[in-house]
Amino acid sequence: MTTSTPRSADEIDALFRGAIRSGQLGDGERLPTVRQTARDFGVAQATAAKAYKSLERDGLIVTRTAAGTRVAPGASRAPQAVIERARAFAEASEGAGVSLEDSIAILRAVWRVEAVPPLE
Amino acid sequence: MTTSTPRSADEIDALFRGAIRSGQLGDGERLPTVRQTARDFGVAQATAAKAYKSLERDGLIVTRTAAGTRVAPGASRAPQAVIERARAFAEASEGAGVSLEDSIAILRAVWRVEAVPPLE
DNA sequence: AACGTTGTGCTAGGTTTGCAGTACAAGCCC
DNA sequence: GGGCTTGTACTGCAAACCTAGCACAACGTT
Repeated sequence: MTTSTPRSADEIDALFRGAIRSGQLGDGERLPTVRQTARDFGVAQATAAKAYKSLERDGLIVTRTAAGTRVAPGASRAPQAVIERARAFAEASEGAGVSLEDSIAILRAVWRVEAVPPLE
Repeated sequence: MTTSTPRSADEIDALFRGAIRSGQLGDGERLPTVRQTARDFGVAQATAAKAYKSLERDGLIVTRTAAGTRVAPGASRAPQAVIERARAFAEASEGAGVSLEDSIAILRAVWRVEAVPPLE
């Protein structure tokens, strides 16, 4: 029980971002309204709106004023290979009893190593 | 450039947690002093101390007052299989131009799916 | 035993972030 | 065209978090 419900704008952003880039939310699919999302997660409208704003800035969603918010057409879903590796990683972690938060920390550490010299 | 320098206690916590669980910081190895860490990352001592406290609560490190802080003996490093899957995931993501933050969001999404029914 | 190192604790202050409630503007839909 | 849906904006307020600086306690080192 590591990922309860999101409480901040960043967490809501991450939630939808993950759903979109993992393909759980397909091209053109509609997201809940800002008000609905706010209600669902028990946060203020402004907080949900902020998350949507951020997603739109990154081109992941398209908002039209009275028509709601939809996943932006095209460049949303990550390549299949990436999804599969993510799934394999998740399964290995869960099988070994490694928490989600720890898995993320491990991913960050591994990422860093491949990108730049170890640590200064 | 997604993982600049940590600015909050949580981020510092995650940084060391990742280093330890990924094996970059081995058993018994010494961490920088609280003051040093604070200086390195440009945060207040209290912030660095808070991160250390959290790591100690989770049994990842052991602090002795004048002897510094060291990685707790034993149960620190995640199983090799987990590390390898993490590395594979990171490589796939970087190769596909998927950012670290997005990769984390994908991992979260995938994790959720395997644990509980899709979405309510 | 004396000194220096190191983790901890505290206070006061500032910044960020979210909440609540309301009002508004845009435009879909009948 | 008219009503209703939906995203946006703004105000005042509160809570959480970090900063800065200092003081202290514990303990290794010489």
